[in-house]
Amino acid sequence: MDKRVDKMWSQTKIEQFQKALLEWYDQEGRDLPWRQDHDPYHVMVSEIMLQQTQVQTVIPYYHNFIAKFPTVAALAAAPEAEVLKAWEGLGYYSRARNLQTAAKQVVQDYDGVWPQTAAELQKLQGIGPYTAGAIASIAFGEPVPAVDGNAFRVFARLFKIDADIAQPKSRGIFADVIQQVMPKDRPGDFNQAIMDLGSTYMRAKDPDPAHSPVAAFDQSYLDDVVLDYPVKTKKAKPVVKHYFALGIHSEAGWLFVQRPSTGMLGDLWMFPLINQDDLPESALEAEAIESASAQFAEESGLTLEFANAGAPLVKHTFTHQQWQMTLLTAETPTTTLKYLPARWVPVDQLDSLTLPTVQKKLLAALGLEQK
DNA sequence: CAGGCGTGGAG
DNA sequence: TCTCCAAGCCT
Repeated sequence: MDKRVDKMWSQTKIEQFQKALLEWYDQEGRDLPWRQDHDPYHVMVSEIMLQQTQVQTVIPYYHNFIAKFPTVAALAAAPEAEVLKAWEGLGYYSRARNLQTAAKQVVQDYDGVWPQTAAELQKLQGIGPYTAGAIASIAFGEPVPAVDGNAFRVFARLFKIDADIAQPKSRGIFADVIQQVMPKDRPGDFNQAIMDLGSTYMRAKDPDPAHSPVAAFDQSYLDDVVLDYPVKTKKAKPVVKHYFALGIHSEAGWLFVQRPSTGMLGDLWMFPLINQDDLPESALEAEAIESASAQFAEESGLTLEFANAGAPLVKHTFTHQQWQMTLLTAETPTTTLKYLPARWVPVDQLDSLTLPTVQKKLLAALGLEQK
């Protein structure tokens, strides 16, 4: 029985809440790079970067990205490889490709004139209900909620809403409440104030509700049950996968292959990987690996060795998977590429490719980290 | 709808 | 070392 909110505030209380929140925001709101103006392009880039990513991580990426792609037209016209390079290390790489697709949509489908409502903005690739609400309210003043993790947490506590925020159907409950309490004349500031509140006094860990500017409106605080909210079911643990990672070297450099556009680390470059869990039980020795590696270079018969005279296990944990990789190396006399997309890359040009963090760990295990 | 999709920081 | 994240979206 996920009940709706049983005690909505009076109009008077709503106005008092708005006043307390916005006066605090005007005084104490964070001065962030993307708050210099309300340019929809700036708002879009920052909001996409901020998805599942902390503010302090985003700031340097944002500066670099805007410097490199100053306008929506510049982003639309850029080579995809440059966009991915600007995203390197930020994670969730489909965001970068979707962001460029959205830029192309604005330029081509809308002739460079931004759609100005959340409903229209949500048609852009990579822009869902939250981001559409954020852009529409901040850049265009549309009175629509922007329901992100902060808004879920803040309003779950304010109203003691016990709907599970991990379930998509809960979004509407929160959106309805927010719609009722947001001021129609400052929707963008209101949504941003909620985010600031959710990252300070009403943060997930170690909150300080007593000193919140809206403490008097916080029912979870008044009832001393703050940490019971929001209600959120837990995610599954990462599945462990075992790989052989092949460091194949020639006079032309190291062999890299580009990952498929769909799925994990799409379009990024890595050493060839062989899924150890797929190999027959009897084939865990170098012979099996060698035969599998032949698909990546013209010449088979490579002699693979455990890197660094051992069996280094490189570990990397993603949201849903943990990779445990045994790093093997081989020297080959040929520089022919049998299957594309693949490239030989000299050590001094490693930074010309977009490499995921897991690949950087493999390079580090070979003593080849850059910078 | 449930599951896939990265990373670095904090406790 | 381990857990849980932090301004979600796509299929």
